[in-house]
Amino acid sequence: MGKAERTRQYIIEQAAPIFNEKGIAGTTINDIMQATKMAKGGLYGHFDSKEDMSLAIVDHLLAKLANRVSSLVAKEKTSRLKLFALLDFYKDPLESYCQGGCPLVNFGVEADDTNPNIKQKIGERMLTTQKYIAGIVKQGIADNEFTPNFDGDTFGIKMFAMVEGATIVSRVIGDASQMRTIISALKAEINTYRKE
Amino acid sequence: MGKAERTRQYIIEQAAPIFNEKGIAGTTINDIMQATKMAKGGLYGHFDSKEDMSLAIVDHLLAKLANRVSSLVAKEKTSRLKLFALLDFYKDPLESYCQGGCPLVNFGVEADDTNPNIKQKIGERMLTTQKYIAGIVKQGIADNEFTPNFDGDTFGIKMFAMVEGATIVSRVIGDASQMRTIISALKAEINTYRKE
DNA sequence: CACAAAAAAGACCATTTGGTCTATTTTAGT
DNA sequence: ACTAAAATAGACCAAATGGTCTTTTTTGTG
Repeated sequence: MGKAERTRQYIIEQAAPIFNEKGIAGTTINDIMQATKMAKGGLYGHFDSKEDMSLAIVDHLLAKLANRVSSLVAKEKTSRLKLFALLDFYKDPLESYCQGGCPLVNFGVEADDTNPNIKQKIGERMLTTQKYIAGIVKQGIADNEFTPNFDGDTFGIKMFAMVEGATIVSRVIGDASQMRTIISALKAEINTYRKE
Repeated sequence: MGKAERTRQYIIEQAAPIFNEKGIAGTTINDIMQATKMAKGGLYGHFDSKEDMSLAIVDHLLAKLANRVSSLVAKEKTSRLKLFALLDFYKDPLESYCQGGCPLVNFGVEADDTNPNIKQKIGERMLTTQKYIAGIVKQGIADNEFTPNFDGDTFGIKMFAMVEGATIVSRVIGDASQMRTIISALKAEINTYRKE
């Protein structure tokens, strides 16, 4: 990794929490200059525009999210525990893996009326996340861990919506207790389909 | 209502969908000038600042939402049907009562890291909405319509999170079908607690 | 209808915005 | 260590931003 690539990565890492917190429209190049302690020329050597930069940051945050989740899930042996691990990952929305909360929510909400590019990216990731959950459920059924009436696709949609909804509520009211309620409810529902 | 008040209301009505779509940071005074066909001086005669204006617009949208919901719910006789009416209100997130989707989500997500004033407003409204749902459930139990094991508080939290989460997903992927799935699931859950 | 008060227009302003360009510094291969 | 190439700084720019102020227009009431 040459210097350029390294610096680019450094900028992305410093800028990501800012974009995630203040949004794309709410973030200025000046903010990024401060955060990176770099001058404008330095920044624009690595990105064509603010737009280009925000794109890179969305990609980075989505990749980071996917890595965290999949490594956490991979640690678990059973489908049930994989789902539990996934849920626990979201346990504290006020102290998530990136300042500002879930980027799927943040960029999804901002982009849906303003940035088709990012909107598409986020949309695709939402769908794959739901399918990922559904896949775990289906694997669980195949492994005789869950009863076959556990509808993975529906559960993926439900679980994702609940967790993202609870993320917003928890962050806005500044209290993670609702998220805990939601996670408990989802775990209870999962246990419902547990075999033997 | 004098001319001033009328004009102020007119501005709010024209500006609301723009703020709701583009966010506060993403909306410029110029946008509002275009939408209202008014000059800057005209606008600033009714609002001290853009901040002041956005505050008024949040209030307006929250009031509008509350009115719609409560009038819709009031039409129904039973608690079960009240809950169904509330759910149906959210049926199509792509064509909601205000362009840009649910303002609780939009302003909640934007404000949570940037605007304590609005954050607080939205947070309070989220809580009262959940309590509102819980109240309907409790009334249903009191009326012998639901079994007493229907936990209204938990359901209020769940239903709100699911609907808001599904709102985001549906808008980002540009398809209301997930919202329909969520609403069906919630209606099924409600029916679970139905008596006789 | 007159006319004072209220409302609106739009020129004006300082600041900030995203972005460019050249001069300078740093890097890395020989 | 030398040097060509790559990376960075920061002055500079035009456009856009939120906001003000005076002039003009509109309003509504005696």
